[in-house]
Amino acid sequence: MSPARRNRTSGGEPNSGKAVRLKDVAAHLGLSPTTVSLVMNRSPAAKGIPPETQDRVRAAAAELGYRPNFIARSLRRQRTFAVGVLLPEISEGYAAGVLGGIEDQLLREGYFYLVAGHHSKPDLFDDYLQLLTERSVEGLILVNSPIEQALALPAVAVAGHREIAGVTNVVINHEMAARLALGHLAERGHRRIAFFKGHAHSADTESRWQAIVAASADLGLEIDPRLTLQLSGDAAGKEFSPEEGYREGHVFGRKLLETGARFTALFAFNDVSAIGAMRALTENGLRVPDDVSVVGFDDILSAAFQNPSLTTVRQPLHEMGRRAAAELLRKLSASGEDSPAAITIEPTLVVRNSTAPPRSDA
Amino acid sequence: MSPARRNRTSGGEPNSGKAVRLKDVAAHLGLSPTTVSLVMNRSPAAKGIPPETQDRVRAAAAELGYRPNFIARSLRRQRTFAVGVLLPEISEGYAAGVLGGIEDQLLREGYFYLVAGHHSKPDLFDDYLQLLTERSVEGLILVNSPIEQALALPAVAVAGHREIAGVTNVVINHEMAARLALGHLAERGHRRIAFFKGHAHSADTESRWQAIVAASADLGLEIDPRLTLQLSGDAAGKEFSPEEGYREGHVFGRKLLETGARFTALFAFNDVSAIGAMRALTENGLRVPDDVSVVGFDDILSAAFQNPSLTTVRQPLHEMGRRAAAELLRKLSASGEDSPAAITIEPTLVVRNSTAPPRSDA
DNA sequence: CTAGCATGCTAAAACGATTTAGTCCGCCCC
DNA sequence: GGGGCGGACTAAATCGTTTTAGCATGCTAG
Repeated sequence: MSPARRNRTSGGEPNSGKAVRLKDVAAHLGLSPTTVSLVMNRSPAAKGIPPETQDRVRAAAAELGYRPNFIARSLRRQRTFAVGVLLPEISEGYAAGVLGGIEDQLLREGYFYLVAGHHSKPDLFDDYLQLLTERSVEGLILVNSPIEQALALPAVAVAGHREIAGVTNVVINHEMAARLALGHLAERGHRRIAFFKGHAHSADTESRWQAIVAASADLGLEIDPRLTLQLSGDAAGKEFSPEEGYREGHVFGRKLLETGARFTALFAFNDVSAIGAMRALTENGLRVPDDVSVVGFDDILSAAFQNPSLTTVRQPLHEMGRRAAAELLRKLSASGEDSPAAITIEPTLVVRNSTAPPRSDA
Repeated sequence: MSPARRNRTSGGEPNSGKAVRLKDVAAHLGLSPTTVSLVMNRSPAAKGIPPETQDRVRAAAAELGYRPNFIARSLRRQRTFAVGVLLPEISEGYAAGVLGGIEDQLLREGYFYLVAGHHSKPDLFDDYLQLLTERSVEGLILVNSPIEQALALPAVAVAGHREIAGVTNVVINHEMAARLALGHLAERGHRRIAFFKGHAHSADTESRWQAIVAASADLGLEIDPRLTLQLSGDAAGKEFSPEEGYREGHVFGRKLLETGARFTALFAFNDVSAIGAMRALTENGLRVPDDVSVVGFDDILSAAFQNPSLTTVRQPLHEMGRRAAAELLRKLSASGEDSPAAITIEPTLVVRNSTAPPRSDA
């Protein structure tokens, strides 16, 4: 039908109208494909080929516009230079941020990646894992994705749930995060601090809470159980909806007031719940930061746009993705048998306008 | 070295420890690879093979855990079932939203995609285009990416700049957007409306502005040039930084006040500039929406979290991505010679708390 | 009795590279 | 004069499929 369909080549015919193959370059030069391949790949075996010939080959390749076919090369070399990325949902801020870092690193190193969003459904996760494997990805990066069994491929997890043999976890330094946030508040004179704990099934909840307990002890702060609310979330998967996080923060902000217990600051589990709580507080006549200081976690984009803008612990998502990708590539290269079980990333505190010293009469 | 390296197979040897190949299944059954392939692919040519044999083949494949090698298949069939996506920066909200829709559609149809972020640098764009082509993607989706020349592959653009032969553009219905926003304001009694125009080099600026002019005429609204500010942005590439958009909105909000011209509403070019402007207005003693109503564009996540929450024209990013992907797949399938030059997507108005009737004395 | 035709398969050639194991030629040197 | 060697290449196998073009075999019909 179409002109491109009209190629009845067999052996090494001219093959016009289609992409130039190695064979075409070879024929053009009156050389064998082997020679051309050797030269183009700067193979060590090409040392026997005189420089003039090498130049001729490269000139011809350039002239004809030869581009090696990656698929054929992959088949032969058993390398695809591609990795798979599994995440709950690509358009969600956390994953998108991490993915940005992953991409930077991978493209820089000549790799591409295939992404699949499993929407926190275990069977979708399994399906995509299967599909990625069939596509011969060389390794996996799991973002915010729980895994149960060991994987057949080298893998790195970002915000992974549990420890799995052979999977390196990229995690935020929760101790540092807690010290930063609580230190900031304590420095300004806050003693009665309320907390939102994360959802029970979220990866970071437990370690973050332990870090908070430890940091509080260090700073001589007491944790009042009445001021400690555990975000409930809904069924799995819903935890990633910002709207819901916001609503929850709103509800829990109100709950905090209803306890009647006094507090001058709130350290929320994440920015969206912090934002919801800020709204609840102001709606109830409290001013942020004059009456209550609020610290979030993540530094999502809207944190800076709040009124007041939100002081928060920033997770360097891009950096986390970058490190995850770098570590995976290290695992893929021959050298790395000795892969660490965890890579710790340091958070930073972004001080904005939602925190201030407590009023002297508070 | 490693046990996996120890496969000196030639012909059809057992091949233990490695992935099961078609050949292995065939050998296991005492049949030829041809037969197994025909059966596994439910090829029409398999009608000559009796059902019992077919069952035997499928049973053996299942038992041995046979998974076809996608690379080999791609090479032979000259199909990769992969498309390339080019965008400025993956972690940015607009692109991430669109990408979510692209993914949904592609994975549903058995495709994967390779993404590359060119950071608005033309040479990076060209490089990645080249790399994607080498990887034999079957088509391209361009998100917010200017193209100059025609492309060698079937392509669909989302928020594409100009019209290129053969490239279908997925665009928002700007007329509808203008009618929704201005109608909403006019209905509530606003007559003096200020505007932020987009950056000169942004794709949507011109068509959106024309739509605004048309809708204003229809509604009997006059456009005051003093109240029409063109966002300047910086060099190419910077237009995508939300921080800058915000800062610009902030500056321009103040400028608007300095003109001395009276206005009761502002229709911003996007949400971030609307948010910046809201901040500037409140800082100058004006209340939103009591003194000035503000309408944004995009409905980014933080729009809902503002105080007051932002009324805005929502671009259904997910839907736009989905449609783009669907159209590309249609182009790829034999049927579609008749591809439209544009696909128009309908925006919706999300009414929140940044708009209200003007004060009667305004 | 045999041409013809299903039926149930298979051999072998692609796809476009990489890589192992040579080949051929000329020259040197004893 | 011939063994050895280095230089410049190349033939052919291979990666794991798909697909075209047949090949036996047995039955039926004329």
